[in-house]
Amino acid sequence: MSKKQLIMESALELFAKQGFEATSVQQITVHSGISKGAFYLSFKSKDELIMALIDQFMDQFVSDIDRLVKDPNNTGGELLRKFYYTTFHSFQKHSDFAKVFIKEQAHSFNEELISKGRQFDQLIDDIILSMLDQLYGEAVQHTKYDLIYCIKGFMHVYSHIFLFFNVPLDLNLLCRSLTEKTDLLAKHSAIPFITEELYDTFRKAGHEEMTDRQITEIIAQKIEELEDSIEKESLILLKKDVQERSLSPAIVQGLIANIRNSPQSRWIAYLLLNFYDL
Amino acid sequence: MSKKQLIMESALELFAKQGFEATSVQQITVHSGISKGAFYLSFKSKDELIMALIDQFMDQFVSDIDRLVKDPNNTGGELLRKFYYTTFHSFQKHSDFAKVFIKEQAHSFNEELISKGRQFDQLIDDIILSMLDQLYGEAVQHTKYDLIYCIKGFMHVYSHIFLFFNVPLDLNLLCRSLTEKTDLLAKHSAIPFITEELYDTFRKAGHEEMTDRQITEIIAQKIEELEDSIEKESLILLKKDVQERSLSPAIVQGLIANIRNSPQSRWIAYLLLNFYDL
DNA sequence: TTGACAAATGACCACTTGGTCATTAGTATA
DNA sequence: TATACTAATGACCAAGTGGTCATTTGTCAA
Repeated sequence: MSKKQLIMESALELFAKQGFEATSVQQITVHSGISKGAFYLSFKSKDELIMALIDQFMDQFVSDIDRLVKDPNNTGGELLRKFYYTTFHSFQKHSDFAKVFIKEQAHSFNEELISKGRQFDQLIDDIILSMLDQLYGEAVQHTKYDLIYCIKGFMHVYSHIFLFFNVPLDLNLLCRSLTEKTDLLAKHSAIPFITEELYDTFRKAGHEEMTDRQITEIIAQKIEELEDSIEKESLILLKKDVQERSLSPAIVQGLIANIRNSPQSRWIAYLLLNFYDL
Repeated sequence: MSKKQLIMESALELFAKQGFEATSVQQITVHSGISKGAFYLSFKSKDELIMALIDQFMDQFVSDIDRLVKDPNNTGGELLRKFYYTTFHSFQKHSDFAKVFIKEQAHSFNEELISKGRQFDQLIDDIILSMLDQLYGEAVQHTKYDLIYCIKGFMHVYSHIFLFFNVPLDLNLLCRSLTEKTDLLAKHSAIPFITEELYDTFRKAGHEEMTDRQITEIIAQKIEELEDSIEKESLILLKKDVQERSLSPAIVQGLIANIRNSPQSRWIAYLLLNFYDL
């Protein structure tokens, strides 16, 4: 295991237990069995560490969900159940991550972290939305935005149960139960609150465009992580284009499609789509 | 306005913006226009300040809801809608409180705060439960615990909307929308996940009994806040009994009933009922 | 004007924090 | 063995923390 991984796993435990701010770099180094200097060889700052952790979790989670939504074997009825199952299973498997994520998302001390949280949230929204379209189509035209919120509400309160209590739970039953509830709401709820217009307002709120500078930096970091591949090459070209704006829209769109296929950089694709206004 | 109130209001703003840990006593004193020494004349510590804030919010909120549930004018159909309305209205009115509460509840740095959060949560549960009983009775016998979680899920996601976006919202429409959803679930949902047994397990989890010492202290503090009244007298008697255990169960129960009537110390009643195992 | 008392101040304390960097240990090549 | 290199160390730093307390200020009655 690389030193970086060692530190991340070690810190994750502490963050999940005590929270980010309450955990000192000192504690992390002791718990990892390394020196303070060694820590700063792997991470430029404490902030960079938590960003790396959150990134890893988001990538992992999106990758899990992505596989599911793309799988053509998921016939209508089962899709919703599997969505819940994947969600909770992922939360359970990476419960330390999930705890840190939940705890630190509320605490908006870091501008970059808020933005990341918001983007993650919007990604989830999109996945749910496409699922609802697939399942109910026109029928939920006016209630779909409320359904998103209801589903996220279910996810929130029920995750708490197995994140913060140590009880063995019947995950299958939970998912069947939530599927039934969601289905009920989708089929019979008739008084929407969140209109498309309102929803758009939320989305735009605090959507201060990223600067070329910021997005270039993020891409550069991802490039370093990747080994040679179509994906990496696409990112390199895109990074250049963000600064120079010389490629045709078709090419840009194609390049983004290339990286969008890989779950581990799907949210960079997201940033880029936003950046190019596609 | 008392100096204590001044500090509390001033600190509340800062906590809502930056969070508790990220706000220094220095900042609070500057923002209040007082000296550091003056701060410590009003509060023994920074922790005591936030506890006072959370207390104030909880009392306020419980008092709002309490008035509603006790009001006999609320015929069946309207009760649910008014419950949502009161909740959101209260959150909106005290949005700074609500923000601090949401932010700091997740951050379990302070043992006393976690416990307070849990008790608040259980109080809400009880209110919802009695409402469900009143509205649907036997019909929700097996699904009522799930309904609690669904309602809390709704409360959670929809509060976020007006806590963290500055958009004018039609609160009435929101409440009608949620009432419809809740009613749908109550009447048609048939696959429960949270059984009574499971629910009890959650409740007991981390319910480390309070010591006489702790509960006496809390009562003593409340006594100081109150002016002379039946309520205050009852508390004084109860405080003595917590230590000496000399009163008969009937008297104790009666005294608790006395304070339970006043919303502003309802949650002390809660502690006592737990303490005496009633 | 004096004296007594409470209210308020802010310099000060011990301590912890995130972060740095001169120094050392370890290792591979020549 | 000598050289060159990176990996790792931990003493150290400035900044900031929550909290204290000798001192000053303000406000009364006598």
